[in-house]
Amino acid sequence: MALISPQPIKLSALKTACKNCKLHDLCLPLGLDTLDIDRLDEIIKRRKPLQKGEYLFRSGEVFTALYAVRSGSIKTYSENEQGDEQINGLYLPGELLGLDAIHDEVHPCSAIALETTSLCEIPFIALEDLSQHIPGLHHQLFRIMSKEIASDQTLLMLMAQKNAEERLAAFLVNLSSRLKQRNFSDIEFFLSLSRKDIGNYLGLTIETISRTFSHFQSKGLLETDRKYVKILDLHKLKSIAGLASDCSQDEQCPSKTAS
Amino acid sequence: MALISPQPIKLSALKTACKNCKLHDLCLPLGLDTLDIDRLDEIIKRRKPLQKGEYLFRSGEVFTALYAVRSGSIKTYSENEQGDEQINGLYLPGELLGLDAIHDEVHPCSAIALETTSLCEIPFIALEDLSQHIPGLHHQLFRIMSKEIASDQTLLMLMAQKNAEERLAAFLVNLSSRLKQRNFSDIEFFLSLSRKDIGNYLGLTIETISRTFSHFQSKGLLETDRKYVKILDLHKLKSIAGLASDCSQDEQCPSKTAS
DNA sequence: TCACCCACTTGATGTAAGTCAATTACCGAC
DNA sequence: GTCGGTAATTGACTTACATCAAGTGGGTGA
Repeated sequence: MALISPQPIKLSALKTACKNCKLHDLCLPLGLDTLDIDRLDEIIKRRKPLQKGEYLFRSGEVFTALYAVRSGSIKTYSENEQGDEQINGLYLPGELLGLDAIHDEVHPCSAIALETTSLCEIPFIALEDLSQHIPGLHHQLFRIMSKEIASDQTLLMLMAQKNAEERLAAFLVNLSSRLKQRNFSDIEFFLSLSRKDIGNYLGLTIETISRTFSHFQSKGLLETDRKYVKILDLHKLKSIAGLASDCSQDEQCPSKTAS
Repeated sequence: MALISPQPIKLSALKTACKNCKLHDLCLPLGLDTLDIDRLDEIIKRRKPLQKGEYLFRSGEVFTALYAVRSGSIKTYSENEQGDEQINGLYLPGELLGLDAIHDEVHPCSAIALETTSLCEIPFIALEDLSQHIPGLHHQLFRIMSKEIASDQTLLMLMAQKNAEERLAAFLVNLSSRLKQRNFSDIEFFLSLSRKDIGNYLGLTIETISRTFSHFQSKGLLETDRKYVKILDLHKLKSIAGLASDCSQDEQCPSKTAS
């Protein structure tokens, strides 16, 4: 996501280690002590940032490493035989990509930068080996994978049972809470996905996304200007998304009944 | 799935160890040597079989163990605030349940037996500990989780982009190939899910499932009698599902162009 | 054996979202 | 600045699937 307060990329950032990283407790090092973080740092490679539109990897390539987003954002998508694309992930700073490639050592999807994006590369063999010796790391890896499974299932539920408004609301609410976790504004942000991408991700057409945005705007729930979004009534948006009770996770929840 | 050649449950089965289990190379022990399988066996508990309709765990319960299906089948589903159910998994013999609960130690879904089902219980703390000492087990766990992530993403693609016929065809083809892996017939089987459950799983109504089955039947692709299904033209079903090129995995593929 | 229930089927009708098409608003190239 | 291309909006029309409704048939229990 391009954010309200974007951080200029400094050359020094390329040398930054996990222990100094602000994403510390969202990413792999969560729960590790200083010594173990140092060991993790030793296997992690910092890459030069990807420009918008550059590929991190492509579907079919051999899997060698996981990647953690440091800044910027990445989308992943797969293609079927007919060549239709399906976006299946949007990765923000602190999130890990490539987990779906471990099982057969080939990437089932392609990953592309949505804006200038810097990443950490984590060679998988080394990570696997290291996690054998650091129980906390081992556990954290399981947690991350488990979370990915659970969140895919939430998305599935969305697709199977929700209408266009509910889907878009859920998408925005989810994004909002992830941005908040990263200390960005949860009510004002720039979408890094186009309407077309959002539609694809949610199983809707671009026209439907556009109309739904217009509708939300006319109801006073949010304001948009192209990729800029300002949420005016987050609580109502949550209730449309069917996530009103979800406040517990990340939010002071004024009152579930105050729709 | 209730299968064409069901295996009567013997009391002795309760004592069976991984090393004698026919599901050996679909399940956790894949890639382990005899000694390591013995160690795995020590932590695994065999439970008395669940009867149809009995719960293995319920949404919200504390997570303590993973479960492997030995025979029978299990469905998992979650509920949203409105109380709508969404089925998110169908587990066949050799498959592992509960992976989505690791990250916050609470089951996000409920698991219920679709028929008489026997299971192995694998206490997670012990498994995690053991996998620290057995690299092959460690790796296999990652592979299984990764596979689950990848298959959820395939299902997502299905939901987002496919129509009713394509979804049902994909469901049947997927089931067929999983049954084949387990040495059951891939063209003749009993569904353990009702039409209603299949509809829920695929994001369609029971009426649409029923009509689509009728349509497939009138096209000569399959025959059904309630839960019994006999596939007459698996190749065509695959091409409807948009999976014709998928033959490589599990099938002699006569010719991709022979629609 | 009958009666009831439940799962499923089939048909008629309604509707949310897709498709097609026309316009407008930006953005980058020159 | 102007031009051309792409992204987004908006409206008119179509359609796939949902909903509503009326059967059918197998299985179970008295």
